[in-house]
Amino acid sequence: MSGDSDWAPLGVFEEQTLVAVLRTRDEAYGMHVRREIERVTGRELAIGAVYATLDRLEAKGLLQSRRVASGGPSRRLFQLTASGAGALHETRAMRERLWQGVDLARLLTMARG
Amino acid sequence: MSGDSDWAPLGVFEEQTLVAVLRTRDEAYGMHVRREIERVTGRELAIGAVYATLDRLEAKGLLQSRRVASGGPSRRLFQLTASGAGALHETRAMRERLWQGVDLARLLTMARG
DNA sequence: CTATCGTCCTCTACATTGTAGAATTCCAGC
DNA sequence: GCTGGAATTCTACAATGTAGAGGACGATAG
Repeated sequence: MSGDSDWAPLGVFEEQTLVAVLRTRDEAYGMHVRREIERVTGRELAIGAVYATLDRLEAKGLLQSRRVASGGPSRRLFQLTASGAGALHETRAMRERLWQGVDLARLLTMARG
Repeated sequence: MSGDSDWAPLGVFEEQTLVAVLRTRDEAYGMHVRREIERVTGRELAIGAVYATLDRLEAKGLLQSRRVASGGPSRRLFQLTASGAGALHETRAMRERLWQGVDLARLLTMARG
């Protein structure tokens, strides 16, 4: 069965969170990740939602965190692990298969009723 | 805030289901939708999972169903509503924003550890 | 030195989605 | 009328999504 690992597919919010971490790089701590997700999705977000997800992702080994001081309460900086990057990549690949061959123009037309 | 509607984002499985319906068109009844999702995602799927989702999507008005006979128990054929097509389209648009500017080559590199 | 302010994180609780599988209904043909 | 395959319905539970109150930390004004 080749390199076919047994993914639990990432949830939508998990994917958004992982990408936000990837994007913000050295600034990937809770509050900042939240702002980034809000920016991209255009909707407000409770801070608890972000940390809950960040924690779950870390528990699964897709993220890793360390504490750094910064004049104020210490920040918890996150970064992707190799597994995290792999999961993101797989998620993209699967979605590409999902949409392959779908007629987007038709979709648009249908959306107009 | 322009035409910014307040739709709840589609879940991963909801999206897969909607696309499977879109794809299978006139053959979009439960068992067949299931096969289509299995084909695309490469993993097996309990039939109950499919119907539960199909029902929820119909309840939200993203799908619509009608019964048709077919030599055996009648089939429940699904099709996208305009809202359903719109939700799919929005989902794609948001994901595009999400990933815009992300360096995929770097992601791949990270995935290799 | 202590009150208070802004920043950031922790915790708890609950709603929505995701997932499974047993039970049931329906025709067809024997 | 029984049996078998195809299809759906029902019930239950796990995982993810979401919210917000509360607590810890350091800076600094008084």
